[in-house]
Amino acid sequence: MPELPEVEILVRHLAPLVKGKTIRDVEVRRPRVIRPTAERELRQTLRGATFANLSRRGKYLVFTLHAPKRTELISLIGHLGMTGRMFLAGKKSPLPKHAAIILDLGKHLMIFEDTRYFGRFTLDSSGPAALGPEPLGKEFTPTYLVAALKRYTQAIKVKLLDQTLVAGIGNIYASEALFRAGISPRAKSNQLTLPQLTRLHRAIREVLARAIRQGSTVPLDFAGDGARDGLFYYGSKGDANGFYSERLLVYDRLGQPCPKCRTPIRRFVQAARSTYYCPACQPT
DNA sequence: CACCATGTTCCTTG
DNA sequence: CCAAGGAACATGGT
Repeated sequence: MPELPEVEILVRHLAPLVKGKTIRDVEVRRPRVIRPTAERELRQTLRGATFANLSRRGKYLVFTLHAPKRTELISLIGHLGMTGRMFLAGKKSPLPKHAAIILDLGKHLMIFEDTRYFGRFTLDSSGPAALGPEPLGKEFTPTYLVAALKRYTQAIKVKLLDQTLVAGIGNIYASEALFRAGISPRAKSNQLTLPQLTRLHRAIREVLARAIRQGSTVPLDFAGDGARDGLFYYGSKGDANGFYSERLLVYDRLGQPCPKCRTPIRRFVQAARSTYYCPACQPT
């Protein structure tokens, strides 16, 4: 469930549920997701620690905790990969098949499940440290975009997925932002004009902010039985009613009419990822 | 069986 | 140094 808006919604829901809670025990079912932290170290560090805060940086979740006998706060870094979820569950509810990490919080369990195990749950904070500016933050300006893209001939769609350029844009919102800005995904980064980059800057912020706003209206139930964080992310079950995909204008809409001009939406592959666009509204 | 999938990272080739 | 393409990771859906 992974781009910036989905992570932001998860953080908002999870933060009040974990703050002040103390980790009694840690079960590592999939050691690969904690890499490069060792299992022993994770358990020793987290046992007895209390959640102080939870925030987001790009697509990463950043938990901070107080540990007994330590002055500095500990940072615990989460990343959902392609299929990760985090939620609280009662101790009696059955564990999901792909539970990777289970934290015993006393009354509840906090579960990190991840079908494909591409996600992370680690003490290593080098991931978020390497990120570019937050797209919804003050540092992300049209001027920044101009300077950051100047040196690259790479296609803009590919460059938007570069987390060191801007943090948090993924494959879905990259296509959506370019459509809204009326820019071809094939356009070379260093050939975009100032008006184009101004539009792209605004489109990125709008697309992400709208998604967060709309995601905020979805009721999530983290602690109920059989609870999931469902309903919001692309392809989730609650999406049967089209809640999520309805507001995506081009992504996964191959052959469907463009919402602006009715030209059929096209798909092609860039950097091994699908790109969707309207050939009329986003001319090369 | 085939192809696709919200992400990241590594490797090769130019 | 950079760009582009591919594969890998691992599992499931259609």
